[in-house]
Amino acid sequence: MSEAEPSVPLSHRVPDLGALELLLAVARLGSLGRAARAQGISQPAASSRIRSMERQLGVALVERSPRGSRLTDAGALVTDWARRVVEAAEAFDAGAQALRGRRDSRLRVAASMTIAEYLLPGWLIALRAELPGTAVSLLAGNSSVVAERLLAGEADLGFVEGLAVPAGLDGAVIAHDRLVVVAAPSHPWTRRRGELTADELAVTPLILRERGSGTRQVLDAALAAHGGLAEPLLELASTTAVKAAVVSEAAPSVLSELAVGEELGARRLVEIPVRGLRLGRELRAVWPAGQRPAGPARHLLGLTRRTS
Amino acid sequence: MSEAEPSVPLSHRVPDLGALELLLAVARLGSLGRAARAQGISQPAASSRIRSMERQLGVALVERSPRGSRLTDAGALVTDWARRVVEAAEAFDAGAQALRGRRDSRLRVAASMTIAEYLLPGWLIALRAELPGTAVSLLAGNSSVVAERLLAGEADLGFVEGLAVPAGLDGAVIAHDRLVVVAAPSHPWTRRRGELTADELAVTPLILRERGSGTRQVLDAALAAHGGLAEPLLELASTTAVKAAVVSEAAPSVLSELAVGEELGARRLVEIPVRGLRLGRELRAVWPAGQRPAGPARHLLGLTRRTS
DNA sequence: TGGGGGCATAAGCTGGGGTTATGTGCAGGG
DNA sequence: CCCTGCACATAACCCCAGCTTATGCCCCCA
Repeated sequence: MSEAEPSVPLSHRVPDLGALELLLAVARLGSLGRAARAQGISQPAASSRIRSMERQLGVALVERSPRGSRLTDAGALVTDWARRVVEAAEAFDAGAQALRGRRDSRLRVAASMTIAEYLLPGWLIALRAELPGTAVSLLAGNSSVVAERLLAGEADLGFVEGLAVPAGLDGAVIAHDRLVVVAAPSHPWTRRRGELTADELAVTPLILRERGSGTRQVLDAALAAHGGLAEPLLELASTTAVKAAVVSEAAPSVLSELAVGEELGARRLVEIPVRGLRLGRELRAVWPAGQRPAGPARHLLGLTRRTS
Repeated sequence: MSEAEPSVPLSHRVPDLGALELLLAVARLGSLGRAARAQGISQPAASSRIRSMERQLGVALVERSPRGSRLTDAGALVTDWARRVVEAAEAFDAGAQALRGRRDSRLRVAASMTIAEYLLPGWLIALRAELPGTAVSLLAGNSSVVAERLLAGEADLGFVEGLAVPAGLDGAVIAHDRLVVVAAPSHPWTRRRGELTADELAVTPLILRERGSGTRQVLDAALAAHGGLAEPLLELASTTAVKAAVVSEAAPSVLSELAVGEELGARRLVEIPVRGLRLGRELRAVWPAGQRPAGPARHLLGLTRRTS
């Protein structure tokens, strides 16, 4: 009988980031020694680290030879999975670095939560590739906070997801988002025949983010013509909490496509099509009226346009 | 001046998986002590770990009070980024666990590389949720290897991405994939006016996987009517190597949509539309003719159907 | 045949992360 | 009003994972 689930927590079953990075270096460079140098450690350290990773996983990852090392088939697969972990870690790092908000930042960004959470790390990684060494600071908050910071000269570039450009700011649409009605796969709505109507949606108690969130605003506006939103079944403070509640509470919600993309892909949540409701919204970059972004801000703005 | 790039490697700037898991537990449970218990460590250990993570990141993550702990705004953002890292680690774990291939596995899966790499980990995570404790083993190989294992009774369920169901097997289409022509954003094709024609594609030297890969087969077949594939500019052994080469070598490639989805999203690669070429392909589950999958295999098959 | 690249083994050090024991602050009930 | 419970912090100690340097073996090639 094989040992059961998180009796041993995940972190003991997965090699740490250093080991995964090392594995990627071995895959890329074709030798333990070169990979070791690339990671700034000694060759024996790399050798032992890879070996203990193989022991931990119970799989041979690299084929050692006196002329270098190549990945085994299993090793290639493991390396690909490892790459995703490392990429997620890179996004984490890019975000965290910006959040630290050093005073000497050359680019100060203010962004709404959804954008900061889902899009900004990718932009920051791209920016780092193009303008290495540019210190970026990030402040996350709702549209009014973003506007306030920009107008106070405390931020160079903002990103908002509301319906309109806040007063005093200029802006450009950089991407489109869409709110989607989602429910757990077990919910009756997933087995409906026709599409849901806006009226039905309006009278159904939903699980929602609290009033004031960008998502909530758009939804309120869209349903205004249909008698307005019913009293929510549950109001939660974070998108994540809402997602969790949708799965367990057996009630639907309306969330940004950005936020539920993954869940829809894995069918942990199901999208419920709705007829006759415009739930699209623009994501905008904004800056103080008249002051076109320049320098790193302009660069970042360019990146965001390319990253739909 | 802030310290530069990977002078310090990623793994030293990102908290380790254990710390990230702990942070998620704090977010979920609202108290360091409860999170500690959930992770199977002592309360002081959790306290110190969170504290050192805050020191490392230079950001306050949790607001401590005598009645519990809540995330700060920055902490909520960091936690969301952390969640992705942990999810990637979960996929890694699910895959690696299966790769270990214990003899006592109750479900033995054989899958083509692309499917094993991109889809299987997600399925395994879902399966683990529904049938906890089911030991799964995975063997990755091309279609003929998959067929061979199934026919030899050494695998219970297979997944292939070729054009046809191998002889002696029954199968069901579980998802659709599409090959896409991709190029670096700097490539002239990204600035074409009309769509690319199949003939143009056929005469262009591409960067490709080696002959025999599922991708290559489909491409060969699709271009057969257009004079066949030109001699490749470069033949590489892994999808990852191909992607890297496309970016740097300034030549296009043709790859599975599954493989380049992320790169397209971040515009590291750009899709080049092609006219008059059918590059779709079916992903199929397969099993020995006449022996419908039962038990865990049937369960997994059900999951794959839901996970398009 | 000697040298160099590549991996493994050995011996020894260090520190991060763990534990137990204990202290402090706040809230709510008897 | 005080006591008890819960939550977090501090202190002292321990251990092992992972690093380093030194060295050996193997193979290829000039």
